[in-house]
Amino acid sequence: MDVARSEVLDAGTLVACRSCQARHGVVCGALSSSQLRELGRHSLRRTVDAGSEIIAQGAESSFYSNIMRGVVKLCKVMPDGRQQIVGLQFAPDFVGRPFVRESTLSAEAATDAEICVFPRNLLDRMISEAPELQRRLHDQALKELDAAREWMLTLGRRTAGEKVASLLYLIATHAEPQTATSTDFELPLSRAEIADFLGMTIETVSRQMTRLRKSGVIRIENFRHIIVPDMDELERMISA
Amino acid sequence: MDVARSEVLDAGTLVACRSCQARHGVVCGALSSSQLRELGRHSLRRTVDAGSEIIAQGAESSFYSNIMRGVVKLCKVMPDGRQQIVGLQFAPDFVGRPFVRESTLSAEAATDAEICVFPRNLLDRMISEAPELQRRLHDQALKELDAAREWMLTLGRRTAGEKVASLLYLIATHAEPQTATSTDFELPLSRAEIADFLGMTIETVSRQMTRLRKSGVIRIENFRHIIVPDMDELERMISA
DNA sequence: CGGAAACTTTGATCTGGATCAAATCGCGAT
DNA sequence: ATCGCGATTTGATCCAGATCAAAGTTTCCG
Repeated sequence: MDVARSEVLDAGTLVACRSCQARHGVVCGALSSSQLRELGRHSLRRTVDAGSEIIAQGAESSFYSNIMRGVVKLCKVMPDGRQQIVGLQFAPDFVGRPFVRESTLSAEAATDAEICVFPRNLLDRMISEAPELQRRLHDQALKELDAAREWMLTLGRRTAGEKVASLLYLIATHAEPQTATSTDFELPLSRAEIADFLGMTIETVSRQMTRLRKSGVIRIENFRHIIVPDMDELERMISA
Repeated sequence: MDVARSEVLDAGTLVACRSCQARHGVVCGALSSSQLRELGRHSLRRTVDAGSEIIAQGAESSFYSNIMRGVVKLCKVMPDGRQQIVGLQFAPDFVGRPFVRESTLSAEAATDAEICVFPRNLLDRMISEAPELQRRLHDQALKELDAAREWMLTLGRRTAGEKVASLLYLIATHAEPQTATSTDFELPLSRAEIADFLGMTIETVSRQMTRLRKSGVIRIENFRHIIVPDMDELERMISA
């Protein structure tokens, strides 16, 4: 294949991809330039407001997405309304469930977000054609599995205080703007969402947050902005 | 390749594989006959007693296994001894963590079991050579991920009674000898293990089991043998 | 067969986190 | 500015499940 020529031909469609945060992410990083071009032609950038649903639980979904910006929460709800967040995904993660059309969970933007949406059929075909893509998706699935199991430990065996510290630690670790000295970040989740992640109530979440604040492990500005003067100290609150 | 000839050559090594419960499982079902022969040559059947460890948490593991018979539990323990079972695997599941040598959890035989052990290096090579194998392992990983998330909901949001019912339902559903009429099975887990799976204490597990027994949803014979006269009734106890 | 250890059940009490109930804060709209 | 509403914090009380403490059961070994 003539690389220079395809560069020229691609110029129109590739502009968006070239500067894309997910260009070297799980999906796009595994594609040949012609595959990338094809996917680019059929994909669509979409901004989603915080709180709006990307995939509904129980629905058939005909598309996958890449997260370009923002945080997406994966939720399960029971018929009586009890709900549990079962995963958080950050840019440039892939969102979707290969091999199964019906979603067993809902995906919802936790913050204002930007996603790149592309058709399920097309990616499914590419998965079967590109072993490297399969491998990367397999790898992401295994990482999500590790994370899910870590959260099973947190949900089953940690105290309320440890749970909150674990979540703050997780977010501090994944949040995008890693400043050098003291870690500080914008919480992508409301107190209610934190409660739904940790299997507790908003009141308990709030009490544990003020406990951490009063003990000097964190500072809180405007509810959502968290400052962690010493990450080791926060890590110690998890006790594992 | 001459099929007839390879059959003859294989006769010695393939005997074990030919009658194997996992012959069409995740791993072996995806292999060509020559790959199967090679894997067979380097694999080893091993019986493991209930309670003995297959992989230690934090250890480097140089092998994978297939479960031939029995139940394997995946555990995480915290430095202070609290522990959580994060997965149960049944024959003919694959056990191991592709792409990462160090195990973040331990795998232990819950019942007396039989496993087929083979070298990591060899399977890793086959994974990169056989897209179908990658696909099947990817698929198993996604199923385990679905299961882990279902358990996150159980751990975070269900009551003690619902948790026990959920576990009995899971085991009844996966246990091998599915009789036609009333479902009955041998519990692969002790009360202590059930407690470690559900994030509760043995006393609470015991009380919930007797509650289910007294309400007629289950019958218990000899602690470990469970009879479920009506699975729908059990399912209703889960309330989702 | 006896007896001890391990497992399970049952009972009594305690407590961490839930629930119920107000304040308080921040923010957008009038 | 100030009103009003949703989000958060704080306080008071309650309760599901933990903890503490004994009994049974079963198994298995001498």
